[in-house]
Amino acid sequence: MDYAGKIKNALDAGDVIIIGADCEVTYSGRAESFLPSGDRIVIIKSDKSLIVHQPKGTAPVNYMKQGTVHEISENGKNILLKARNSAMKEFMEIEFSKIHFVHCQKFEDDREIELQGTEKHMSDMIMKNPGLIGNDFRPLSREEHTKYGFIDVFGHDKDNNLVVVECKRFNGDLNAVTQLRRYVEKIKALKGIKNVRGILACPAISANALKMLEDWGFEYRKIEPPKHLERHKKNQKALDEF
Amino acid sequence: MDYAGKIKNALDAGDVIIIGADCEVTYSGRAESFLPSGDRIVIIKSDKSLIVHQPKGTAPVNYMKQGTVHEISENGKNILLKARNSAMKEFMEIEFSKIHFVHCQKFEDDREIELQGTEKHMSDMIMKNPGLIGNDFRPLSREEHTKYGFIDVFGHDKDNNLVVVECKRFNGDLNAVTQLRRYVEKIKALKGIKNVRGILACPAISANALKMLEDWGFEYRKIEPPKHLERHKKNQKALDEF
DNA sequence: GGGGAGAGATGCCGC
DNA sequence: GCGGCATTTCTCCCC
Repeated sequence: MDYAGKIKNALDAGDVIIIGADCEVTYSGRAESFLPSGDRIVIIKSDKSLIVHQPKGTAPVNYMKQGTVHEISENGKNILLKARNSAMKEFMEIEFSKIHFVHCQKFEDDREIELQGTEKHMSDMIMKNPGLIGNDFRPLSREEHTKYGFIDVFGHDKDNNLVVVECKRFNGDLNAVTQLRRYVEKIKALKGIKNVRGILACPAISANALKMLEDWGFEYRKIEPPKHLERHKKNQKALDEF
Repeated sequence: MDYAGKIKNALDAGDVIIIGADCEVTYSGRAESFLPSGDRIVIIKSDKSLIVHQPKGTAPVNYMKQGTVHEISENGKNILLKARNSAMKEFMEIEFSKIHFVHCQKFEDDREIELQGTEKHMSDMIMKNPGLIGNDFRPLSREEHTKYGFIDVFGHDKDNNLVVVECKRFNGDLNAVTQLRRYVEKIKALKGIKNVRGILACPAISANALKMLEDWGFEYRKIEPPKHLERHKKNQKALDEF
């Protein structure tokens, strides 16, 4: 079968291309890599991104980003795929020694995933229920991407201390504490004041992180991110009953 | 065609399963999500990990980790896949309204990718060429995962200052600076001394990060990670000549 | 299994 | 394009 021609046509048509094959992969760009011969799945999507999957693991072993230019040629009896992404200065070469199958198809999919339980949902919840942080906590604003930095929730307490809240949807770690510390220091410097409280809001915290948090005079609030997709309660119920 | 039976057999055999189908996906675990109906690629690998890909982008839209248990059933004329990962407390349900194709196959692949140009390669290079940090820099040891913490390169200068080097294979950012700062403070506390220098080694650094670095009295060294796979120079040359 | 950190991280948003 | 940051990050390594 003329796999090379089939792949070329699909590339021109903007189809999704799924290849099962024994192949080796060479990559050069942000780093360099070589993957010796073995059976893999190679997918070229309609946005010209490319992923190579081994038979184990959720992450692709090699990949090229959207907007890559693909060129099919033949090297003796092997098919050669050269992929180039000028913007990223990245190059890839896949040499197929045995193709098991090639499937090409137009894919109709204009829907986006609906996700619940992110850090943003957490800060939304805190804005609506400031008591989660403290009885006297008064949120002022959700300062995302402003001149004060990327602070999740920003407010003050009854003693007129400024309060910086950093949310983490999972376990708080050393990184989260240093991040909070950076924000508090930035606010202190910008405002020229010293009474700024720092609060880390997350469902759990590591012992080391808690120690560093307390050493720096910051506070921990045990808060869970909201995770229920209200629009799909029926489905959720079904999943819970597994 | 009996797609349900085909998938069940492949699951038992440990084959890789590739499905092209119109489907909707419900997920509940670390977060919750719902993906309305559309054409996707669903892959179940031999380690029972699962990925769902839309026709665009390199990252999967939904996934389950290795060791997931899969159960195929039929819901009227639709095929239902229930996936459960007890260890991760994660659940997924995929309802296939139209299956375009199912491909099952045993994959032979025992090779691992060879990668060059990582942060570890950078610190190796600095250990061999300490002059990259300074004429008087003397590396003592590569202290990874020891009592001193996760420090890339550790040494001293002719004035007997301890020197902590943090390597980044790409642009240095605020996070890299705060990380270096944490290490320097840890060494100071552990040793009870004050003369500890901090050096950030990376190919480039953001303006904000450089300012923070200098505010804290640390230093920047412009160093590129080594990126040549010596064993595959021939291939690399071919890629360069694209 | 948890903690800590790198990754060709990816993806998103804002400037 | 770069910068800063969340991510169902993933993966590795050590304790």
